[in-house]
Amino acid sequence: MKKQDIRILLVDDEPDILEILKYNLSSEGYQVSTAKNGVEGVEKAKKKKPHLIILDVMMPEMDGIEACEKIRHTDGLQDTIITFLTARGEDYSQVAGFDAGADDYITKPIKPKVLVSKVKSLLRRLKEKEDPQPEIKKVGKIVINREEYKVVNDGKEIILPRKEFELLSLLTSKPDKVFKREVILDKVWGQEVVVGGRTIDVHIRKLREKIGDHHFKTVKGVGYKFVL
Amino acid sequence: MKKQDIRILLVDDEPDILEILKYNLSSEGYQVSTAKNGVEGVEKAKKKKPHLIILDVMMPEMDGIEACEKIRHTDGLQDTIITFLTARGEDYSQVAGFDAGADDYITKPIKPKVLVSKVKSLLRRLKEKEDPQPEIKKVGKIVINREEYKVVNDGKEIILPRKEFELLSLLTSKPDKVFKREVILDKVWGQEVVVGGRTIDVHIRKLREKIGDHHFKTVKGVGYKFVL
DNA sequence: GCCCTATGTTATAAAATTGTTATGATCAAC
DNA sequence: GTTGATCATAACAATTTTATAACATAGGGC
Repeated sequence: MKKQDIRILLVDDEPDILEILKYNLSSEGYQVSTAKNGVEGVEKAKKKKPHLIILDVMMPEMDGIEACEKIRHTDGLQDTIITFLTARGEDYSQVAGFDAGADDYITKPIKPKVLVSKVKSLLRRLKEKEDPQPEIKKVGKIVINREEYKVVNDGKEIILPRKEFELLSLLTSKPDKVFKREVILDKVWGQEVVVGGRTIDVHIRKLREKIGDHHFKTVKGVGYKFVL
Repeated sequence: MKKQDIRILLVDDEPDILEILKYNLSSEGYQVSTAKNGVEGVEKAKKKKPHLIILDVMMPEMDGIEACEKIRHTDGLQDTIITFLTARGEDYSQVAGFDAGADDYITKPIKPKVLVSKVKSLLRRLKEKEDPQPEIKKVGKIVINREEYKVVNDGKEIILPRKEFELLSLLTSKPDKVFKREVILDKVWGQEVVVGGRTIDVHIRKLREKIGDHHFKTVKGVGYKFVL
C-alpha cells in the first residue's frame, strides 16, 4: 500500500495539538482526518475506516478509552491500529488503554520526529499483513508450494507453468472472492504487458483441466473465483 | 464520474511526447491539458485541479520531483494522483519520486497501450473513492456480498447476473428511498447506453422472482424503492 | 364504472461474454 | 542454433445475459 492510501485519524480536544500532528503526518504523505472529541472520533472512524487512529486519553464528551472500546467493537475496524496519547506519568491510563484494545501509546509532550517514526513502525505491520503470500499454502486438498513452484492436489504432484501457478496462487489467496479480470491482469501479468481479451480464459481452462473444473467458477461480466 | 469529466495534466518538456500522450488520452475521452515545464505544470495544476498528473522527471526550470512536492503541498491537490515519467534504469528518480509523494511511475519509452492501461488503473482508485460500496452489506434478511458477487436471502444463496446484482445493490443502498427511473438508468446502465422503456421493469421483475415480491415497491410515475 | 396511462409479464431475439481448439510466437535450456 | 515448453492470439462455438416487442393488467381521475 502506498502512503497516499493510508488513512490516519487524529482525535484530540486541543486544536493546537491536532494541527501540529496533522501537519507532520500530512507532510509525510498520509491522508489525515481529525476529530475533536471521542464522539466525533467514533463517528469519523466508522465513516473513514482509517488504518491508524491516534487517540487522546483525556477528552470531553467521551474519553479515549471509551472511544477505543467503541471502535474495537465496530465491524470492519477490528484490524485498525489504535494508539493513545497520554501525559507522561499517567500510568493508569496506559494499562486501561491496553485493556480497551490499544496497540501502543505515545507520551506527551510529542516530538514530531518521534511521532512520525512511531507511526511508520506501526504502519509497517499493516504492510506486512497486506499480501504476504506464504511459501506453503493449503486450500482444501490442494497444497501450493511457492518455494518449489509445485502444487499437490489430493496427493498428486502437479507442475504448473509460471503464469498458471501465479493465477492459481492469486485465486486461492481468497477462496470465494471474485477476482475481476482487470485485477487478474494487474496481478498476474502486470501493467506493463497488455494482452488480448481471451488470454485469461485460456489459462483458466488449463487450470480447470489440471486441478479440477469445479474449483473455478465464472462470474460473467466480472471475473473468476476459486471455490473449494 | 464520466470519462469526459476526468481531467489529466501532462507535463513534459518535449513537445513530441506531449503530443503523442495527449492524442492517446484524448482518444480515450479524457480532458487533457499540457504544460512544458515544472513551473507551468504547478500553475496549471492549481488552476485546473486535475485528477491525474503525469510528470516528466527531467525538465528545465523545475524538475518533476520538485514540482511534485509543490503540488502535494497545495490545498485541494492532496488527492490528485501523480505519476512520473522516467527513463528506464533511473532508479534514483523512482525512489526520490515516491518520497516526493508520487503514486506510480511509467518508464520511457512509453507504449501507448501501456500508458492507457496504467491511466485506467490509476483512475479506478478515484472511482472507488467516489462511492465506496461496502463489500458486505446486510439489509434485513438479505446479505449482499460484493466480494463474492452473491446474495444470501434468508439463508439461501442466490447468484445474480451483473445487471440484476447492480440494480439490487443500488436499491438496497438506501432502503425506502425512491430511485427515479432516470437515476437507475444512470447508475446501473451508465449514460452511454440507451435502452428501451420496459427494460428496468423486466429486471425488477426478475429480482421480485428471486428475492421476494414484497421488497420491491413501484412508485408510479417515478420509479422503484426497496422496502424491508 | 370507464378510459387512459403506466407498469407487469412473457416469449423470443439480440448481444455480450466466455469456452475451446488450433496455430504460431517467444523464450530458455541445452 | 535447435528443441521443447510456455504463452498469446485468432477464430469459431457455446452459453448466458440482456433487450425488446407485444400483449395483459392494474390503478387513478373523471
